[in-house]
Amino acid sequence: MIQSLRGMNDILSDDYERFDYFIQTATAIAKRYGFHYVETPLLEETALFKRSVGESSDIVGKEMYQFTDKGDNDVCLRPEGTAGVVRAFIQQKLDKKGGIHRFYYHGAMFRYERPQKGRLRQFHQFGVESFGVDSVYEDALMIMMVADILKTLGIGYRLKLNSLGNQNCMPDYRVKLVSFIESCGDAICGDCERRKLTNPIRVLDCKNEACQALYTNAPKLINNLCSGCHSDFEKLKTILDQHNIGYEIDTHLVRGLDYYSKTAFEFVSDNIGSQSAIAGGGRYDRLIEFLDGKPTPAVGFAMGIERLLELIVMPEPVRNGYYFGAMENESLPLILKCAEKYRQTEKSVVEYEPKNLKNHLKGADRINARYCAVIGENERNSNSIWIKDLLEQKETIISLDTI
RNA sequence: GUGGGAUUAGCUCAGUUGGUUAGAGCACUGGUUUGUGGUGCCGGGGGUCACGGGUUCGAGCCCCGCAUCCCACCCCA
Repeated sequence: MIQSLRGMNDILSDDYERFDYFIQTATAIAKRYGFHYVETPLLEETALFKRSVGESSDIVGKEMYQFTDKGDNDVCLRPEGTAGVVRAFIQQKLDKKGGIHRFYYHGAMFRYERPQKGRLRQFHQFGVESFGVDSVYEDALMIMMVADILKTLGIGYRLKLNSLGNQNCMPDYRVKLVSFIESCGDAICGDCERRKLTNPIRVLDCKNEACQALYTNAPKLINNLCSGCHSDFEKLKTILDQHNIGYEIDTHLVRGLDYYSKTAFEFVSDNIGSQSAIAGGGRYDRLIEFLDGKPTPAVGFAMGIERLLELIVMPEPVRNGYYFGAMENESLPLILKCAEKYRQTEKSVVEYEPKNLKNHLKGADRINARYCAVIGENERNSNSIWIKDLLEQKETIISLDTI
């Protein structure tokens, strides 16, 4: 038997019901917030991700599906959505056009990782990107939109918030932090040695107890923000307070992608195991110029759909549509004619095997049909069809001439 | 990429120190003698015990390999 590749799943039946319900819900909300759909290719030039996500990240360093195509191009299956949307934004010259551009998207992403619950090699994200808005109100809008989607789906969460600073304060802090780490000498673990070079802020999050003891007095980025970053962060907290959105400040929160600055946030669930981040995002004001566009402020987020699926509280299923059945072979042509007519406006399913009434009712019930329509000998003789409303438990017999 | 656990019917799981034709519940399917479901009763189909080797008179059970899932690490949505 040929099976799907490791970490790549089929989505069908109940899972697809949930998947589709999520997309419909999130799409409706994104539209209400004034966002427009954008579809970008699954395959992009490798350089796009190296320059946006960043070579120091694990995503680019070891998790990309990278290969050379038949035209000798170095290409990658997209590991995340933002880079492609930004490329499209620049390629369509929207950066030069100016103004505000708000997009949402959803689709498959690919990362070559060791799979576990909530972590797949092909997974799906729903995300939004906003271009051209410098105001921290837009950062708040992103967070409110995620909260809105999660609330609508009945999903509980905790919101973690941090500020990563910008080019004015981050580099200074980084120097400060690295010199602090160096002051710890050889006492730090091997992972931290590596992090010191690639992403120093991550050392603060080390699971090693000995490291944690050393870092209690480490400088915190949140205390080293420049005045602009500081006041924006304070303003963001005030806006969230005013809208009754709870949050916790997590000074260790770092986004895994290099392009983020200032606002960083992550929504986590405590009910789905260790892969607990269900949505993450933040501001990335420098990314457009990194990709040769005209400098444009931007902010966005992405949600991991598979991680949300089991948390979604689905609405009660409602009976709908018609089930058609014949009680003997002679009635089958009549039932097929009826179904053809009803199908123009109603969901209609036909059972081809003649059965007694009891089994047809069972069949209609099983597919959750609202109406069970049957033709037997009696109906055939009187040119009519028997229809039972399975919800109201009312029966009617109507003439075939009237349908 | 590193370490650990699991894998028996469509699903959730039993299966004794290695011993005849591998079981249950749910699901599916049929019947229930005059045409009424979701909730009665009776029956039926369905398993290369993940896969490949090995040990043994004999393997679902022991050993090795491999695949997938799960857990921790790394990292992330």
